[in-house]
Amino acid sequence: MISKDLSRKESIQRIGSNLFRKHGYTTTSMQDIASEIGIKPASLYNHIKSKHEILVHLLMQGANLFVDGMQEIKSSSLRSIEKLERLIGLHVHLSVEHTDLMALMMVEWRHLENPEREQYAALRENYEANFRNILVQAMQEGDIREIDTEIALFSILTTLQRFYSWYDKHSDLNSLDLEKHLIQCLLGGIRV
Amino acid sequence: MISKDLSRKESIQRIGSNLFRKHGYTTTSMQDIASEIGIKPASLYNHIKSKHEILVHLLMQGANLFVDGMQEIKSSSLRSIEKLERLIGLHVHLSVEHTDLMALMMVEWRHLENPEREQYAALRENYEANFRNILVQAMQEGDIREIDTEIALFSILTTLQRFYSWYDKHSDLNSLDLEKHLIQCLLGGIRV
DNA sequence: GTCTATATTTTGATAGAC
DNA sequence: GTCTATCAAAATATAGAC
Repeated sequence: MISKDLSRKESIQRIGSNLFRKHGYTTTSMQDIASEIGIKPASLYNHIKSKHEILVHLLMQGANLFVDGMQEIKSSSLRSIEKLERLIGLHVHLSVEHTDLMALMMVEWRHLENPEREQYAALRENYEANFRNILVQAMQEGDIREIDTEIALFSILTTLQRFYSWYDKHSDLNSLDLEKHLIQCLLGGIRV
Repeated sequence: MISKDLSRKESIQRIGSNLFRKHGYTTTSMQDIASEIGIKPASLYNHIKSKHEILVHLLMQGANLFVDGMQEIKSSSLRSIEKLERLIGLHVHLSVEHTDLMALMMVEWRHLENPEREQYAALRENYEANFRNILVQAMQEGDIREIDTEIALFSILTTLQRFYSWYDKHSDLNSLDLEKHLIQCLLGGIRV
C-alpha cells in the first residue's frame, strides 16, 4: 500500500467512490461525504463543481482502465487463447486494485446523462466488441469449441464484471491463484 | 400473455417494478408511478402504505419464486447433474417471465432495512447453500471435475443471476434454445 | 479553504372535501 | 377512490464573512 498524500479533491473522489459503492449514488448525500472528511458540505464546492461531477469522473476513470488494458492485450502478439487468459487477469487485477470503481461501473452508470452517458456506453461497447473479436479468433484458431459465441461471451464477461463482489468476501485469497482458477473455470469448463 | 384485470394495487406494484428497474428505486418518484397510471400521487396511498412497501413486496415476491423453484428441484429424485440443469432452466424461466423482478433483486435490495433486509439475505444465502450442495454432490457423483467449488459456484450463479439483462437484448430467441446453450456453456466448458 | 446562512427544489406522505 | 392543498424533511448548491 502506497501511502501518498491525497489532495482534497482526490480525497473527495476516493471517499465518494466508497460511499457511492456502499449506499448508492442517490442515497449518498454531500453531507455524508463531507462528514467523512471532517468538513461541512458547503466546503466541498471549493474542490468540485457538483456531486454529479464526482460520479462522472469516477466512471470515466474506471472505463479508461479497461480501455488501456484492452489496448495493451489486443496489440500484443499473443495467441488469441492467451489473450483471453490475459483479459481474465486484467479483470482480476482491476477488481483487486479498484474494487469500489468496479462496483460503480456496474451499478451507477445509469445516473449518467448525455453526452457522458453515450460516451460511456460507447467505451463499454467497444470493449465488448474487442472481447468478442478475440473470442471468435480463438475459435477460428481451433483453441475453443464451436459454441454459441454470444452466450459464452455473456457468461464470461458477466463473471469477470462481478468478480469484484466475490473478491470482497474472499480478499484473503491470493490473486494469482484466483486468476488460475477463473481461467480454468471460464475457459476449461467443469463437466467431466 | 394472459390479460387479466389487475386491481389498482397490482397495477401499482407492476408499474413500480418496471420503473424501479428502469430508473432505480430512489430515482423513481411517487409522481412517476402515479402519472403512469393516470392518477395523482396522493391517490396511491389509498392502495399502498408507502413507497418502501412496494419495494419490499416486490423483492419478497421474487425471492419466493426462487425458494419454490429450488424446493421442487431439491426434493426431486434426479441425479445431481440433472438438478443443476433444472436449476439453469429455473433461472431462464424466471428471467423470461419476471424480468423486472429479477433486475430489482440484483440491484435494489440494498434499500431494504431490517428486519426485511436480514430476512431477504437469509433467503438468498439459503438458496446459495442449496445450490452449493447440489454442485458438490454432482462432484462426488463423478459428473463434475475437481475444480474450485467456490469459484465455479460464483461463476455459474452470477451468469444465471444476470441472465435477465442479456435476455432483454435478445428476447427474440427461443428460451429452450437459450437454456440448452447455457447448460452447455456453464456445465460443458468451452475449451477444446 | 472553511464556515454560517440561506435559497430552491423535490419528495414522501397526510388531511379533508367531494 | 380521487382530488386539492399542504406539511415536513432532506438535499444540492450559492453567497459572503472570516
